Amino acid sequence: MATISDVARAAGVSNSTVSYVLSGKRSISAETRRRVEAAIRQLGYRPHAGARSLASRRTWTLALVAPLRADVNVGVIMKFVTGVVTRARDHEMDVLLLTQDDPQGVERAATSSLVDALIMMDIEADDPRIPTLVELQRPAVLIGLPEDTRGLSVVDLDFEAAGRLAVQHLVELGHRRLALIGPTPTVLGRHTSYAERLLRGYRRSAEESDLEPVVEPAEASHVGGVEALGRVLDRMPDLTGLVVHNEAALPGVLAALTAAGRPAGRTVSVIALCPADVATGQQLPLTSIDLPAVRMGEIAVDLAMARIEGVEDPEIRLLMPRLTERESTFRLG
Amino acid sequence: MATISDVARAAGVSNSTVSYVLSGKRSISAETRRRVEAAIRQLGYRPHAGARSLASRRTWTLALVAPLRADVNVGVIMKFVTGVVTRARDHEMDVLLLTQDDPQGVERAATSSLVDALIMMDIEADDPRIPTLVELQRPAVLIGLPEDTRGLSVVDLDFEAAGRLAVQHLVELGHRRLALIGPTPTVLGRHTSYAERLLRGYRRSAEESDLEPVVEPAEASHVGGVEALGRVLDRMPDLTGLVVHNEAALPGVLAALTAAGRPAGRTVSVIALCPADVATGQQLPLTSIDLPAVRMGEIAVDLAMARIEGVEDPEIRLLMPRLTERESTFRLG
DNA sequence: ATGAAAGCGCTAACAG
DNA sequence: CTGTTAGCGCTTTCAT
Repeated sequence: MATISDVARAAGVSNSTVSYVLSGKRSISAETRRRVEAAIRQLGYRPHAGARSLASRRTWTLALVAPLRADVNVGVIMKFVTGVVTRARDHEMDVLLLTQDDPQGVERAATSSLVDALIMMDIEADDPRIPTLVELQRPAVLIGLPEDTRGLSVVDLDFEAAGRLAVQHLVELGHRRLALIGPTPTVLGRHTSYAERLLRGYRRSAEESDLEPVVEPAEASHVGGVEALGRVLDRMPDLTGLVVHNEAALPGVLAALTAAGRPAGRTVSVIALCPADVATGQQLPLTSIDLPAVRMGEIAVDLAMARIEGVEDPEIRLLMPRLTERESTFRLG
Repeated sequence: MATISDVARAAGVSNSTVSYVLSGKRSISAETRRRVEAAIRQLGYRPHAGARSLASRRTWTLALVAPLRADVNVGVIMKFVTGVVTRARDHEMDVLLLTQDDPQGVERAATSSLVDALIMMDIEADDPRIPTLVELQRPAVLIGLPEDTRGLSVVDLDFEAAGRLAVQHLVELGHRRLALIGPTPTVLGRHTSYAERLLRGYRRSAEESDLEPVVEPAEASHVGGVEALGRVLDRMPDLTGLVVHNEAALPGVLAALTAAGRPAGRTVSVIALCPADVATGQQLPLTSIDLPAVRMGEIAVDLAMARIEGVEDPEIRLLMPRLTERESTFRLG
């Protein structure tokens, strides 16, 4: 491996000059730059990451704390991760992957100068990891809004607004017998932030319109969807409007609707809360509120970079939910 | 952040002594060790990762090259990743996440001393990334067996044997009208290694038993499964044995079988090739050949560590497929 | 516009 | 069993 000294020698300049053409932190004559760049190319020189981080106190890597358990929505997680990794590369950063069930991992990564900032996903309303995160004194970004952000940056969909939006849209279409099929009991039991906020928005909006707020969790599977719809129809046989926030159960819900002789888009209006490609990938293209997971991952990185570069204050970014009408909703009567 | 010198001073020893109690590379008196460890704890000392890697030429991190596209089986990918990350932690290694669509990424990580070894997933039969990988002169492990391993370590399920095993098992149960519902056309079109080997094993074994080797790809969705089964029944209306290697299409296939009046386990024997929890999580617990994804991720790390420590030669580890009988298969006649 | 040189924090000879 | 010290390869003052 060539070092910076090798390059300097080959180009007939000093080490610092090489360093500066690389960083652009001081002006370099065209001729010198040309020679240095040629030497770099010719020697295949790459700065040694460790040496760089030692001298500059920047690691150029981001830690991503991801839930790799099976009970979360794997597809959505993957989209977050995709957004984070690709946007990190735009900033010339790399991504270190930490898992949630390695609680010391976060501390280790931060205090051993492995990373410049941390991004944490799957945040619970009262997440026990947040105090630890705050103590680390490193830039940190949450994907998911906790009750108390403790001065950390946050990006999330405004799930409460999403719950309201879904109800309002169904009400405007003339529906008054509504239900919500939501995340798994486990997710709810963990007080996962997004789930609680969605439900809150949904319930409040329903109550404001004098509607009975029926909510059923569903296991994250086809069968889970079938069973949840069964329970919903038991409680509310005259159902005409349905909100579903559970990717894995979605196909089951739709199949069960059809099986019950009440196909989506004909006798029941269905609004899904999920990534757009999931909504369009069902048998029937679904009216949906988009969960822009890739975009959220990207924003998380941007927020982290702003904190690293020290210019910006911590920031809470709640994305406005957007509803796209497709074929699963209709005007009643 | 406390440095090693701070610890040394606090414990009244030299820097090297601190370093050696940490690495265990030379013997330390009980008393000294106690004092050093106390100082470390008290100061909350963590070695600076960059300084360490600069001095020791070891980064204690592994690069994981993962496909983050949507068209791969997200669930299985996640299991590989889980296995890799958790096993890496057992070796006190961290994991740097690279994506496949960042082709320079691999080279960058390797040549800038970011990582000690690389693990690459989703290998194609004639994968264009392999020559590049070989040139890097760094330990590398493939999850997936290419045609030419070029001296790299490999872990994979023996998919060819899995194809044979499935056919043999069905034949032993008295089935002679068999079909295979496989991965998506895209995956097949990319000449993904595992897909081709599974098909080869399946076809050869079928031919040896004088059976017509019917193979249908399926899109990775419920509908994809329904449609694929439709095509299979068109070609082979008297089907009694079915092998399915497509997690996402599995529920659709099962539903369509029931809809066609030929429920799995009653008139058609179904063998799934998938992680065990997927097989047991269907309506009917499926007889399956396990895809031990977490385990494969773990083995990949072990192979990488063996190469890093320089003791072992590159190694190809093909896992023997194991079939578990559950309720979707039965003896014919 | 460029160079010299002092670290950054750690490891691993070498010396005892 | 422990200490001294020379780097590892880079960034960044301080000089010029």
